Amino acid sequence: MFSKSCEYAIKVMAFIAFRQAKSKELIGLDPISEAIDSPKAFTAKILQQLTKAELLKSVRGRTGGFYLDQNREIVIADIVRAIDGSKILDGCLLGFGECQDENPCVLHHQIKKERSSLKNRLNSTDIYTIAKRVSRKKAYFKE
Amino acid sequence: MFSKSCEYAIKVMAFIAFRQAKSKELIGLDPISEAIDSPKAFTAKILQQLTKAELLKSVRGRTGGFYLDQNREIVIADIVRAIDGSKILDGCLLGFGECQDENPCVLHHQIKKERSSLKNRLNSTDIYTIAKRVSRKKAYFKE
DNA sequence: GGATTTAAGGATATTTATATCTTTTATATA
DNA sequence: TATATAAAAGATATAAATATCCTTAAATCC
Ligand code: FES
Ligand code: FES
Repeated sequence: MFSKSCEYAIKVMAFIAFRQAKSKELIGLDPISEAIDSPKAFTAKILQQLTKAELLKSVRGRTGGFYLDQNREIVIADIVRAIDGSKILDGCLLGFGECQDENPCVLHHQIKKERSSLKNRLNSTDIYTIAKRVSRKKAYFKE
Repeated sequence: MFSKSCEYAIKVMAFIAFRQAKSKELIGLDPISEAIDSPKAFTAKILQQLTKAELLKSVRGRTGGFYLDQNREIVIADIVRAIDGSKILDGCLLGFGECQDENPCVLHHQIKKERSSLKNRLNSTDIYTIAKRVSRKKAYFKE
């Protein structure tokens, strides 16, 4: 469903939210990719994308690293849109440009409701909620 | 969500079901790829896969073509499994091998219900139901 | 100021998905 | 039996996603 990049991105954001709940220190690439079990160089690129999309802040140099702007609420859908684009949430499942009720594809009517509730869920789940579940050992970053 | 191959496959199956409701004649590659607006050579490969997976029957030679075994009910999930594999329906969204309640990923709890109802829907929608919608001009194969 | 650390940026490599082309095999019909 | 037709099978080609590597820029520490 999501691209590999997007999978990593969701884990990255959830992990940083989780870590910042405990300590305000910046977090570097190494501990991040270690924690979510992702290839380091590739994860660096994703961190870059997230920073460019302003979902994440970064500081260069010796004591540098990544952190979240605590004031801002970030939901899963924000991350998905930043990495995979909006097509995955709003586009037609069978490749028609946009998913809409006029000129619907053969799957449209069948999965419309289910898709919409999935989308709503991604739009309403923020990363701090997820971070709390991790703290309570109800969710994990790697197998 | 689905691969391009899978998108075409769903359309192929729905189209053949639709055509067979009107006439029992075999249908060839050309009218199929024309109807669903897909690249011909690539569509041939998908038809091959569907035939190997026994979702579709084929006849070679002069009056050859493709047809469906009318006795058998085929649901969208069958097609998805044949082309994209079961990972897309049963695997973890964030790349854990399997989606299950022990050792859940950070998205698991959030989207479990929504995903499950989507899966149920794909498991219960058969291609003849879709074909009927097409007949009533409530769904289309191409934009 | 020079050395060290860390993210950003750019270039490249590898793998997978998408797509096409050519040859072979099966079937019907003239 | 020869010919035409259509799917199967195999070989390539192209594009996109995934992944790594190397250099540059910013910040800290000595
Ligand atoms: S038009 Fe295809 S999913 Fe809505
Ligand atoms: S374990 Fe990841 S979606 Fe269920």
